[in-house]
Amino acid sequence: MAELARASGCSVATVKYYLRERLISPGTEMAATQADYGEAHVERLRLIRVLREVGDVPISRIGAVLAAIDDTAQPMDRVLASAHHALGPLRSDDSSEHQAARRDVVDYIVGRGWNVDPAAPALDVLAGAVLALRRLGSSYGVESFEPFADAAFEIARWELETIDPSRGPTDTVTQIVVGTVVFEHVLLALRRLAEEHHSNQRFGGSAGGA
Amino acid sequence: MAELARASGCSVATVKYYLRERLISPGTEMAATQADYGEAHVERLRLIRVLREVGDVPISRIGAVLAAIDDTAQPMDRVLASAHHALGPLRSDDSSEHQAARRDVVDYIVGRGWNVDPAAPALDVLAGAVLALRRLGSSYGVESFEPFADAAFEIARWELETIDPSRGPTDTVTQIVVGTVVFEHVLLALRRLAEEHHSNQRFGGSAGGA
DNA sequence: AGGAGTTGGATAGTTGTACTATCCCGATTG
DNA sequence: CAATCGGGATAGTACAACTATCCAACTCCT
Repeated sequence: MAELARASGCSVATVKYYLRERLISPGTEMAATQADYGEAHVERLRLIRVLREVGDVPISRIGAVLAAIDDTAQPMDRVLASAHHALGPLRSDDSSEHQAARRDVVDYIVGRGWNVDPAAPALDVLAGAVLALRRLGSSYGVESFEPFADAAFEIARWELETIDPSRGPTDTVTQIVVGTVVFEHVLLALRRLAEEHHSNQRFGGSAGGA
Repeated sequence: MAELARASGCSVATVKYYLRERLISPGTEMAATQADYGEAHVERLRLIRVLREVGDVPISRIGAVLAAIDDTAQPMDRVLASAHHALGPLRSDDSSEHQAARRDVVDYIVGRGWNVDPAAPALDVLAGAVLALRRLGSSYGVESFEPFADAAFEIARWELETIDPSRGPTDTVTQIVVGTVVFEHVLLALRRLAEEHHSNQRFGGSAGGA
C-alpha cells in the first residue's frame, strides 16, 4: 500500500480513505498485513486525483462515475450518459417554477434536434440558469442560449470525433470522462481569457487597442 | 432587516452572516435597534444568492468580486479583469512543472494574439489541465486547445457585443459578472448535452440514429 | 526464538465552509 | 411599564475531505 501511495502521489491515509469510500477495490490479500495492488490501481488513483483536483468533482460523484465506467455490461452511449448523470448536480429544486423552466429548456433542446435523455441533470442546470436570470431582472431566456448551443455542438462533435475506441470500452469511456471534466475547465478558462481580451479591445485603452 | 430578508429570499440569520462577512454594507442606522436598507441591498443580496447557488462561488470570492464591482474608480476593463481574477482559483501549485506548463500556455495565448493579463488565474487553470492530461498519459497538449479556443473566442465576442453599457459602469460590470458565472454553467450544460447527443448518434442504436 | 519495525484496518480527530441558533440589550408599543 | 421585537455578537451545527492515532498481525534481522 505504501508503494501504491508513492506511485499515485497521494498519502497512505488518503488511499485508506478511498478504500473506505469504495473508490478503489481492495488489493488481493497476500496475508493479514499484506495486500497486492496492480497497475490498474495506480491508474485508478491517478484518475481520482485528476477528477478531484482539476475537475473539482466531489468524492461521492467520483464513486458514481467510476461505477458507471466499470459497468462494462452497458453499451458505450449508456455508460457516457450514466457518467454525465453522475457528474451533474443533485438537483433539489422541485418548485413549479423550476419545472416550467425545465419544460422550456427541454422544448428548446428537442427543437434543435438533439437526442438526449430527458432526465439529464444538465437540463436542470439550464433551467436553474433561466430562473436565476429571470430573478435578477434580466431579459435573457432560452433563446439567448443559441450562440452557446452552436458552440457546444461543434465542440462536442470535435471531441467525439477525436475519441479512439480501439483500446476497449473501459479505456474509451475513461478517455471521454477525463475529456468531459478536464476540457470543461479548459473551455471555461479560455472563455474567460477571451472575455478579457475582447473587454480589453472594447473598453481598454492601455495595452491592446483595436 | 426582516423585510430585507423577505424581499431577497434568504433568512435573517443569513443576512446577518453576509453583513459579518462584509458582503453587504450595513444599512443606515435609524436607532440602536433599527436600520434601513434600500433597493440596492435587495439587489445585492439577489446577486449574492445567484453567485452562490447557480455559480457555486465561495463566499470569500464573492466578496472579492463585489469589491471589484464597487471599485468605480477603475476603468471597465480593469474591473472585469479584477472580477475574473477574483472568480478564478487560488492556485497553490508553484512547482517547476506547473511553471513550465504555464509558460507553454502563455505562449499559446499570446501566439493567438489575445490581449490578456499575464497574471490571469485562468492561465493557471490551463496549465493545471495540461499537467493533468500529461500525468494521465494522454498525448494532448496545448495544441489540442485549438477548437476550444476558437469557440471561446466567438462566444466571448458575442457576449461582449451584447453588453449594453448605457446604464452606468456598476450595472454593466454586474451584467458581465452574472453573464460570466451563469452562462458559464449554461455553456457547460449545453456541452454535456451536445456530447450526449453526438455519443448517441455515434454509439447508440436505440433512440436517435444518424 | 525474540524484539524492532512495518503494514493494513478501524476509529476518532481536524480543517474549512456556510450557515444557524442563542443570548443579550436597547427600543417600540399597547 | 411590561411584553415583545429587531439587531449585533458569539457560539454551535452539518458536511466534506482528509489526517492522525491505535492496535494487532506479520516480516526481518540477529
